[in-house]
Amino acid sequence: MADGPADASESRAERKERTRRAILDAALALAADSNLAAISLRQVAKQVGVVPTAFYRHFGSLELLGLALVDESFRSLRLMLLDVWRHAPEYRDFIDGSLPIVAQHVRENRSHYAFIARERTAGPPRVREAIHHEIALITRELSTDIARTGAAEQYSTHDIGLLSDLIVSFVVTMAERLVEDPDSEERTLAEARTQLRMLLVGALNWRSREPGGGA
Amino acid sequence: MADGPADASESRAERKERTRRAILDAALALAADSNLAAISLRQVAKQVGVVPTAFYRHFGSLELLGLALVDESFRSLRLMLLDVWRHAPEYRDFIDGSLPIVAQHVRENRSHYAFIARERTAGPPRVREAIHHEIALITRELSTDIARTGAAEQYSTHDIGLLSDLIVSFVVTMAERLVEDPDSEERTLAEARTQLRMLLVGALNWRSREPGGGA
DNA sequence: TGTACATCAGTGAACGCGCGTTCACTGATGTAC
DNA sequence: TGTACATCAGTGAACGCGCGTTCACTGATGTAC
Repeated sequence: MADGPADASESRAERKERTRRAILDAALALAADSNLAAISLRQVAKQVGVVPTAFYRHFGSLELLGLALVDESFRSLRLMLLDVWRHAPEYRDFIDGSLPIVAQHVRENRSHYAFIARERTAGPPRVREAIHHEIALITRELSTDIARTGAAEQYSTHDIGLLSDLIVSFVVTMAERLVEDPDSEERTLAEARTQLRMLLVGALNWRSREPGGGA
Repeated sequence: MADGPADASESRAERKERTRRAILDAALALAADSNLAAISLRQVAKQVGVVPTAFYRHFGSLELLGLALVDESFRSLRLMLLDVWRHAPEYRDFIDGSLPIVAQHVRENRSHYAFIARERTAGPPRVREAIHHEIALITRELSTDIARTGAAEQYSTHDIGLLSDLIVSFVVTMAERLVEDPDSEERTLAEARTQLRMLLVGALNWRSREPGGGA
């Protein structure tokens, strides 16, 4: 930052990290009113309290800054979900476990999720790709754990993949709603729980009721 | 337009409408590379072949132009869906009917749907609201028709609403995928059909299998 | 511990450019008589 | 049908402003000896 409190106990590297953090937060705050493609490097620098050219000491472009934000956003979420799934013996526990965890993560990282929700469809191509990649990773991990619990024994690997995708897409939609209207969190979460049960109860009966299978 | 072919058979009103159309198309094309908030009135005017100030003869701002595009995008889709639903006697016909119709509409109006997919989460607040309103209308109409066919007799009105929302959210996700990757339309559609059946077979068994109901 | 040098986060001036919006205007089209 | 006037889509100059990026720089922090 321009100078900040001239704390002698802070190393050069620590000061640099503090400025980097401030740039990420400023970009998050500015993009909240529109989106990454619509904000300027100068706006970010001004908000941080630094001269525009200082930006380049930290990121080569706004797009690279966006990729850093995607990385931040998903890192802890994936760890939290993996932890729940590993210790959930039945599919039912996925419901009662995963939804509140996503809701909590959204609550604690609102601006990151608002960023993801926007840039997922409207961001620069590489940022969109990074987000889709992260979501695909989560979907694959869910597939693994559905297979592990044996909740869908009658499903082929392909169909387990489709089921995971259905669930993850649904949770993405829920997360977008939590971001859009934080005040309705309780109701959104309750409705999502009901909907996810509708979905799962049905899905688990699917193969047996339609013996011919697939399409 | 600047002048266009000086066709004497075209009235002043017709010429104006032609320019208006060209402005809408130019905005659609320019926003495709980023989004509405990131394009400029001057870019649009340049693409149309008109002086920047001429823009104001047609729209008060880019945001109002965005609202016009939302309106255009949903008008024919809703009519098509209503037509299918009115003539589909069973829930199963909703599947085989609605998905291809949405897919066809996306195919024929790709740039409009790309616009909607982007602006739904990243657009100016009023544009976002307009899109959510249109989607909510479709959800309500689906609820009415699910109730009409009696496919979910055991459901309360509230639960029919949740089911409709689940289905519409799913179709929105599918539409976004069709926009994102038009070349995979056939596969996306086939997978979506399977997923929607997983979802519906489950949902229709839900109440009977969980007599306690809701959450 | 003290000195001499290297590193590098942040500075500040400068550039050419595209931005939205204002304003008075032009001249073809439309209309009233 | 002809004339005189009204309408209005599009023009073009002008404004002050914020943009990304370049460049040579400063001076505090870090390091080698």
